[in-house]
Amino acid sequence: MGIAERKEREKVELREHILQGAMDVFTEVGYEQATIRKIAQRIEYSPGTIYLYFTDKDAILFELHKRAFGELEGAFAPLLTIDDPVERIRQMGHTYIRFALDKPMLYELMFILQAPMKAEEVCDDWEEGHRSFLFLVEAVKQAQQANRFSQASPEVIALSFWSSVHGLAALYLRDRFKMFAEEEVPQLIAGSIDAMIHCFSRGAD
Amino acid sequence: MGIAERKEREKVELREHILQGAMDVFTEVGYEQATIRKIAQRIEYSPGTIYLYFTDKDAILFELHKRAFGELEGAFAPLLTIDDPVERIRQMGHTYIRFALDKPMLYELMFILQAPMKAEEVCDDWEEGHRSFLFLVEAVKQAQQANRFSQASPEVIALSFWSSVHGLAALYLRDRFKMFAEEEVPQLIAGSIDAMIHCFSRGAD
Amino acid sequence: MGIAERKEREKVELREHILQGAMDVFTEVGYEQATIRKIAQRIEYSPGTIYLYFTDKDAILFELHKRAFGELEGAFAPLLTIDDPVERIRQMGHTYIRFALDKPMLYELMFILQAPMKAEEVCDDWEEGHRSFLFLVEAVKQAQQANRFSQASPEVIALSFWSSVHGLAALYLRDRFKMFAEEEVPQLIAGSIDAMIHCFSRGAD
Amino acid sequence: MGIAERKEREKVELREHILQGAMDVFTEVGYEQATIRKIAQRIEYSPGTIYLYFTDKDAILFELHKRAFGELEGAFAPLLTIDDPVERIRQMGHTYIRFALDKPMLYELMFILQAPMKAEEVCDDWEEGHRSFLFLVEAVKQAQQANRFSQASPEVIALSFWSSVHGLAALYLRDRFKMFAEEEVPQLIAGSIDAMIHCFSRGAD
DNA sequence: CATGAATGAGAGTTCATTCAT
DNA sequence: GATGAATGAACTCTCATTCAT
Repeated sequence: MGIAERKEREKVELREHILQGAMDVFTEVGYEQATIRKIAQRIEYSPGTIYLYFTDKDAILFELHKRAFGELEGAFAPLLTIDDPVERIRQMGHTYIRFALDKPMLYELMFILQAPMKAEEVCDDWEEGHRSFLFLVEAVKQAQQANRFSQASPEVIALSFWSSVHGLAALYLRDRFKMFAEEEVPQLIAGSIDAMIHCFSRGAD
Repeated sequence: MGIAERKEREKVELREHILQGAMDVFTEVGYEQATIRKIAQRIEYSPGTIYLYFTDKDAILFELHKRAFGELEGAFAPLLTIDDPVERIRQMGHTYIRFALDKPMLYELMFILQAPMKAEEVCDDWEEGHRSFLFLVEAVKQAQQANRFSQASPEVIALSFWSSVHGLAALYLRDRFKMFAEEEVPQLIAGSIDAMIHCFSRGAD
Repeated sequence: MGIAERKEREKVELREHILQGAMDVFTEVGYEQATIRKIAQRIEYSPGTIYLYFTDKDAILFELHKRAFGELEGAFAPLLTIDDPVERIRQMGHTYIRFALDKPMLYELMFILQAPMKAEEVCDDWEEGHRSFLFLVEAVKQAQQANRFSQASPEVIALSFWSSVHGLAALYLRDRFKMFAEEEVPQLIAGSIDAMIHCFSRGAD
Repeated sequence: MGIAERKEREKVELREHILQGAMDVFTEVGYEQATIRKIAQRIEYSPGTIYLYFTDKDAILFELHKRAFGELEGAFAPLLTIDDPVERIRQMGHTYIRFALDKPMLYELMFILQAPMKAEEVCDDWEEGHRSFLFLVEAVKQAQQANRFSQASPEVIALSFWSSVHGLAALYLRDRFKMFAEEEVPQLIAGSIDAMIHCFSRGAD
């Protein structure tokens, strides 16, 4: 059934196209100002068409949110080859920040915006977030086992580290770094991550 | 000029009244649902009147944002009596988080929402934020002088600490702590702050 | 306060204007097809303006529904001067039908459409309808007291009479009299009402 | 031509299938909410297919309307065995009402909704309605011949009776019996029908 | 100074219908 | 014959903002 296959493919492609368009619009005008109509206009389809692929605006949002985690995980994958567990965590921090700054709208969707957390799929358990967090906890445990890291609760350490890098990203994305010269910011952020690692990695306690 | 003075005073008072009403509405229904009309209704003036005192909705937002810093500074004031500089920083962290959780709307205005940062007054320099940050830097320097704290750049340490507590607050306020049991969250947050302090305060390096 | 009075008057007038426009649109395109936009267009105001005077579409509907009863009661008023109670009931029937045929949209609003019965004011008690019904019951009782009418339950008789004239009106308005030649219909309707009266008025039983 | 026959048969069957689905949807969600898509979904065909069998939504409506008369006539059939012509008419009234209350959607289609009367087939002559009416007229004539009924024009008597029972059904279905306690309504309706019969059947005049 | 009626633009969403395949 | 993706027009309703008074 060549025809059926092609149709199926086209359907998938249009879905992708919509998501891409939505992402573009989100990026350009922000979530608040992103409307179904703007998305439709951008991909040159009618607003109604979008509703053939997504039940509502939030469904698009949630799909993008889910994919964003895929991308982040993809960015984390190469770090698994780093042997030194402390260095691995350090690189996770830098990778995380780079992701946030390179793909700000994705990052907003994942960790800042309220809307995606209202999706039903996420109401009880936020699978994507949970998975990412456990990934970090695991890395911390390994560093602890290697006796290279603070022996405090690995969850607390992971939370400290995550909240710290998220804080850097969130403050930056929401324009709260005006007290720094713009050119210094990247170094300050990087320095801050390294300071954190340094802090947690000083021998056993 | 008694009359002119009285008029001036009345003008200031109405301005205050609008801000108070806006804050109330804002707190009750959240930023998305806060409309000029609701604010006007609450203070029993017409929508048009509000535009005599503020150029637009964002101007109100910005003003509230500024006030919010006053409140936070007020909450910080008692901490000045704490002699131990490390303990002082630790208490700053806890006070900051408590403020964020007790007055989430104010906190959003100060550190999360985009809108207030679009005000002209803030474009080049974000005075309020800067002042608060310097306050933290100062505390760090004192801890360093007392040889109780990491000797890394005080700006970097302050940034690490701030981003960390902001990260905790922001993740919590935007519902990203679904991976934790709700009753554990406060302890986790507190634990995370203390871990951070512990991390930076361990002797010279 | 001449100005305030004029403004008040203008407000009332626009409200009336909207209701008139709504009635026109209802009459022309029927309730289903009557939209806020069409009403707004007809009176040359913006759709939003209508919402300053009515909370929603149903509120307009309900207001018209209420007024329609006022009109019907006005049409009934002169009948009070008829001494003969049976003749009075007969005239009520004819007046009722005439009202239905002369002002079909009002009649639809009062007795056929579903929407107006969803208004909160009407959910428990449908005051207008109840009042009209009691008016008829009263007339029946007088005819019975004069020993001119069937001695069955006055409520049942009133219901029979009302349902009968409503049936005539409703079948006609919804185009169910195609089995009759159009020119005969008025006579048939009138004949039917008179037959009903004749039927109930034949002495005691 | 076995093939042609089979195709013809299949065509008829699908048509039936659509009508059945439409009736189901119609009954479940009501006229307002019944959409072509819902009908298509229910029978697991595409919306486009429906347009191969019916020119538009109203055509489906009209067809169902026609079928509904078949059902009503089926309900009337057993009454033919009743010998007493007056009792027969009385039972027709009760059967009619029962039909209206048991199958409100069918009843709406037959006697209340505007849409089905717009079909071309019905523009000049409404065959189904006409037939039913004549059936009633015939019954009246028999009652008159037996000297058991008012000798007024049988058409007028039939119209009175029909309009009366329709009025009861229509007022009830459109929620206009709020002035009665809900539990009394069935008795009131039944009483009203009997009163009507009583009224017309009292000897010659 | 203050009003508040009015607007225009736009929001998300739905639907009967069409038409290339 | 059947599909079903796509459309275009429409829906109700909301809001920040303006401006004649």
